[in-house]
Amino acid sequence: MPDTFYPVSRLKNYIHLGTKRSYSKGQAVLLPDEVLGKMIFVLSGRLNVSKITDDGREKFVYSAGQYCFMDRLFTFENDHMQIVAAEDSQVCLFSKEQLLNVFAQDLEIVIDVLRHYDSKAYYFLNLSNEINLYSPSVRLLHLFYELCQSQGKYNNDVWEVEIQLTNRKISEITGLHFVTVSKILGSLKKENILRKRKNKIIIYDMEKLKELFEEGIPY
DNA sequence: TCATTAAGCATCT
DNA sequence: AGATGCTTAATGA
Repeated sequence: MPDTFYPVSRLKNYIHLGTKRSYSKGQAVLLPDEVLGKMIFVLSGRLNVSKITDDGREKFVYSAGQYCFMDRLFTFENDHMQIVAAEDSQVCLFSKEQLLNVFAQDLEIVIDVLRHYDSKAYYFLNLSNEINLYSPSVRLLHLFYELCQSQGKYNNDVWEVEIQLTNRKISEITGLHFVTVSKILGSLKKENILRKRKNKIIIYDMEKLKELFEEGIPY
């Protein structure tokens, strides 16, 4: 899941060394091409990181929950990244100097920061692999499969994954259109393979789900 | 295969 | 009542 990645909770002990800011839902934390020169650390709430494409469309990249950080210390040319508060959120900004100060007090944080970067890099490496290997609709099935593997619970003959996931979110992650996501979910429901509820995903037929990886899915 | 658009329904706040 | 989310259908690339 492109969500928070490895949370650097240790950093919360040093927020007095940074600058606290609050954002209300919908407010922009970082405008496209804005030069901030600071690291953004999420204390509470949730921020959405997205990229603005050349033709002006917004492409979701990942969402940042508690203790996630977004590095805006360095700027890349035309990276067109945008960060918007998905909920009322509190963040803490650290400049390079402030960050060095934190590191000087607690070297373990450097390791946590590395781990955070590692999990981010690992996710996007896998994502590019997925995109090369599978079609969008198969990626959708894969997402459900992976979710089940990583956090599914087996009871009463079915697998249950407790997660709040809207169709729109799924479409952002997989790159499918949200209408297409809806249609695939509809056909999966009809085939009694999988069903998505508000707070959880129930998988009735794991074998069939796996089978569909190879064949693709008609909908 | 998948995206786009539009329209209608359901549910939540 | 308005916002948000889901579904279906038509059409086009």
